Amino acid sequence: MSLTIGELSRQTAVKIPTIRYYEQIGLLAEAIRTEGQQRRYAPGDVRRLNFIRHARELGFEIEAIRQLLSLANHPDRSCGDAHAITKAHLDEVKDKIARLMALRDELESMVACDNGQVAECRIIEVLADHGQCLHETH
Amino acid sequence: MSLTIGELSRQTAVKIPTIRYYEQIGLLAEAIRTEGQQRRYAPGDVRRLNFIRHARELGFEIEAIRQLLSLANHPDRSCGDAHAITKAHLDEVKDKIARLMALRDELESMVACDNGQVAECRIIEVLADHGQCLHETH
DNA sequence: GCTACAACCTCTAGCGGTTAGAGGTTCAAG
DNA sequence: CTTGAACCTCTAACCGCTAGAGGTTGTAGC
Repeated sequence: MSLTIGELSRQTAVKIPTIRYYEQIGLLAEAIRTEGQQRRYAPGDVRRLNFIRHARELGFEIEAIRQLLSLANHPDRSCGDAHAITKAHLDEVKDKIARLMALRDELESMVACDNGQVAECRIIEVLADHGQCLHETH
Repeated sequence: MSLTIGELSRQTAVKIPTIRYYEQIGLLAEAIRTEGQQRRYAPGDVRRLNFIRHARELGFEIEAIRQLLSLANHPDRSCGDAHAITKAHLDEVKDKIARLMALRDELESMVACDNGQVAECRIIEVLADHGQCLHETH
C-alpha cells in the first residue's frame, strides 16, 4: 500500500532528489518515515506530485503551485478568494499562450528557409536584425 | 566610436552584469580595455549582442545561440544546422501551447464559479477532480 | 537468522542564467 | 585638479533542480 521514494519517482516521473527538494521547501508534506528513517508514501502523494509536475511543465512557478494546491484543500476559504486566485492564474496562462503563439509564428517563418547558404538564410537574418520580427516581443 | 559597457547596455537592453557574464562564458569575445582596465566596445559588438538578446527572448539556450553565432559568422556554410536548431525549438513551443490551452480551458471552467456557497464552488470541485487528496502541507 | 546488495539516507556543491552588493578605481566634465 | 558617475573585481544570492560522496536500511534468498 505504501510506496518508497523510488516507486513514487517512477510513477510520477519526478526524480528522487526533486521529491526530497519539494519536501524541503514545503511543497510536499513531510513523508512518513520507517524506523530506519526511509520515506514512505501513500497513493494520494502520487496524485499530488503528478499535479505539481504537470503545473511545472506548464511553466508555473513554485509559489503559484503552492497557491493552486492550497486552493484545493481549503474548502473553508471563501469562494471569492478562490475565484480571484484562479482568475489570476488564468490571465497568466492566457498571456503566456498569446506570447508563445507570436513566437511560434516567428519561428515558423524562420523555418521557411529552404536550406540554401547561410548568406541567404532567413533564420540568421531575423536573429541579426530583430526589426524583421513578425511581432514585437514585449 | 568606441562604446563603454554602459552605452552598450543601453543600446542593446542587456544589463551590464549580463554583458560581463556573456564575456566570461565566451559568448562575447573579450572586450578591448583602456589603460585603466575599462571595457570598450565597437559597433560590431552591438550587433552581436543584439543577436544574442533576440535569440534569448525567443527562448534559445546559450549553447544553441553559440551554434547560431558560429553559423552567422560563416556565410558560406549551409544553413541546415540553423534550420534544425530552430525547428527543434519550434516543436517545443507548439507542444507548450497545446498544453497551456488545455490548462486554460480547465481554469476557465473553474472560474465559472459564481460566488455561491463554498459547498457548491466549482473551483474546489474541479481541483479536487484533477488532483484528489491534495493534502495541505503544514 | 544471516548475508548480500539495491535502494535508501544526509550533506554539500554544482548547474544555467542571471542579478545584487561591497568596496575600490577610472574617466571626463567643469 | 577636483568631483562624482560610471566603471572595475569579487563574492554570493536567486530559482529549480541535479549529481556525487560516503554511510545506512530493507528485503530476498539461503
